[in-house]
Amino acid sequence: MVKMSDVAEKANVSKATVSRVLRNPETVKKTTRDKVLAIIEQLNYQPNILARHFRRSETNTILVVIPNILNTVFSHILGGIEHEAGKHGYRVLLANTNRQVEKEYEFLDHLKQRQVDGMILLSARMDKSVLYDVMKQYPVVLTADYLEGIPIPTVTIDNVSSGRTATEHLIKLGHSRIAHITGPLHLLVSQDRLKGYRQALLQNDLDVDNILIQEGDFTHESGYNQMTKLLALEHPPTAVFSANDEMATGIIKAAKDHGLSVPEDLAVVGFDNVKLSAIYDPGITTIAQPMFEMGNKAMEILLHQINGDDSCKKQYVLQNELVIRESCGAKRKNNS
Amino acid sequence: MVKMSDVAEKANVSKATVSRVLRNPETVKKTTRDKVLAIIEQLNYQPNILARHFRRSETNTILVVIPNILNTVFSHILGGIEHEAGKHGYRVLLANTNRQVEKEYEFLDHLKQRQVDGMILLSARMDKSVLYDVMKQYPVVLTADYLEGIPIPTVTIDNVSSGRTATEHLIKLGHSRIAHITGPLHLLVSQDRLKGYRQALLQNDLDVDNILIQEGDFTHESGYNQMTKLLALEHPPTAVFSANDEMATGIIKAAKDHGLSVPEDLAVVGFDNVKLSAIYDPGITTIAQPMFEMGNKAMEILLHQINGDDSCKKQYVLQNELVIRESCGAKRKNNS
DNA sequence: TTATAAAATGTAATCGGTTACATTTAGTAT
DNA sequence: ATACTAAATGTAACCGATTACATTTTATAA
Repeated sequence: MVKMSDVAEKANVSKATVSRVLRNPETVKKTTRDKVLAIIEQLNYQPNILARHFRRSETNTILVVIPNILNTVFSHILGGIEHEAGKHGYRVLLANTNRQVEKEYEFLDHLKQRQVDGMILLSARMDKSVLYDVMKQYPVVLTADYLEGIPIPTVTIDNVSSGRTATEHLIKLGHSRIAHITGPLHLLVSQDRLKGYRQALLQNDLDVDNILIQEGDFTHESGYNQMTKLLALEHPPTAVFSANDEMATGIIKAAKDHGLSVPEDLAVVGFDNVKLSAIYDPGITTIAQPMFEMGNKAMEILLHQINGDDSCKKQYVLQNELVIRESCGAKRKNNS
Repeated sequence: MVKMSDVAEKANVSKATVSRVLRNPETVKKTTRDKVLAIIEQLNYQPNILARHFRRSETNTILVVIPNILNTVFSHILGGIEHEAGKHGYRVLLANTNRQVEKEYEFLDHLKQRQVDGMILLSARMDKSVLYDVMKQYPVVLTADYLEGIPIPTVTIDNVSSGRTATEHLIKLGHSRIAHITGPLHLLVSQDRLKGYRQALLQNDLDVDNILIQEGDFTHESGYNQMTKLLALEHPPTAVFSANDEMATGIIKAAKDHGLSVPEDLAVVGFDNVKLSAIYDPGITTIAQPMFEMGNKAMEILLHQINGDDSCKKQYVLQNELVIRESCGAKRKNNS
């Protein structure tokens, strides 16, 4: 393997000059620079990146902690991170936690051992004080998830207002008995969507009937099961706001199996705007999270931190959007 | 940052001994080992992994080249890789090509610069001779995709027989006019599924009508469009074999929009068994690829190669399975 | 107890770029 | 032409763990 000293020797310059040609070309006179570059070309010299990483103690690699790669919301965000990282010559290391907190702690070691230059969390279940200590010392950004009470840089949407928007949309369509199937309620995201749902009802002088609020776990199956429960009620809802799209498909399935049709007998609004919501029949009205942009922004902020600019350590709230499809009935042809 | 020499000094031993305690504990006497471990604990010493990587020129990291993270088939495989890698203390670097060949070439440099110990390709568009040269020198495994004519270690399913199975299933259900919407035909995977479709028809004395074979690109939209074309035929098909599940949803949508119901008027079989096929209404009968296992196996083989065992450099064919749901009509209650 | 082999530990070179600092060369003004 | 500054290049220390080889300690046998 040809090394820097080989190039230096052949070019009649010192290793230092070769190094400069590669890292600070502008500090080397054009003639020598060209000479060195020619030799590099000729010998097909590839710098040993490991040596560089070691010496500079930086890796040009960042770590993304993902609770579940199979969830397309996360893979979209990952796509955004990847895109932005690639533009700046950074690599992305993947860390799948499968929702286990211990894994999160484990991956922290990568940061502490300087194996990566920074970390983007797509889930923060670890102890707040631990996370706080980490973020004081290392570049960290949180996205998709968020935490209260600690000033960690975060990129999200406003889930409360999104939940309100979704619910208000159903109210405007004339519904007054609106159910909500939530995500896992230990997640702030789920709590906030629920909060938005409540606000919308109250602001429109509608009762909040707790029986209409059921906790799901973001899976199709939980949507199906909880909806089945709701349909067995004496006064079943005429509309449902689902905390994500996959559960919405379960809800629709349950309604159909119960002999109801969507949106005629039951209006449904989902959340996330993953491809599934566009593909499903009926198309699912949903709140679009700018997933790719979230990833992009998170990476952008992380890069700033890595480069020593801490002015970006803030909370960023991106815009969400209501995407109207068939499942809510707004597009129904023979409808007022 | 406390380093190995600090530990050595405090423990009254040499750096070498500390190093051995960490890497070859059995070569150190129990008493000294315990003493050193205690100091390590006490000083909270974390070895500098970058120095180790540099010195040993190995990284415990592998690279996964993915054409598209958003495709759940790939993320399932990635999940399998991640799982197996984690078990052996390896990290997974992600490389998203977005189907650009240039990107594949670019990521090869990671291997050549020894930034990773090996590479798993989920797509091989690059020049065969280049790939061949690479695989002779470095640990490489191909999965999800495959190539003819070069002996690169590969993990796949038999797409020809899978295509045949899917088609035969429709034939057994009494269909004789069966269409096939293929994947992009520059992919061997798509060609093979088509081959299987042809074989099934021929072996059952049915004509292969080329008008019933339409090329899609694995998206819902292409399924929809191609099916719409097929339905406009004078003799439209009564069944369709789709080269993946997402296109199957487009096919079903097109049929519905055309006033047909699935499976009564049109039977559909998909491919992949991604969650979508289970969630969709109707549930899609499909060929299950053991995606997670493919990833697992690919990683396993790669690890063997990394450890210098080249006996595993073979082609591995995993079992696929027909998963019967509603879309093919086999489960139809009032059916013969 | 002494000789000898085996086990444990130490010494010091090494991996290959990077960079602070020293030195040389080129450029500019007087 | 001289003095002085800026640009270009060289020298050598350095990052921190690993490991071949040398040396010391311990165990075993005679």
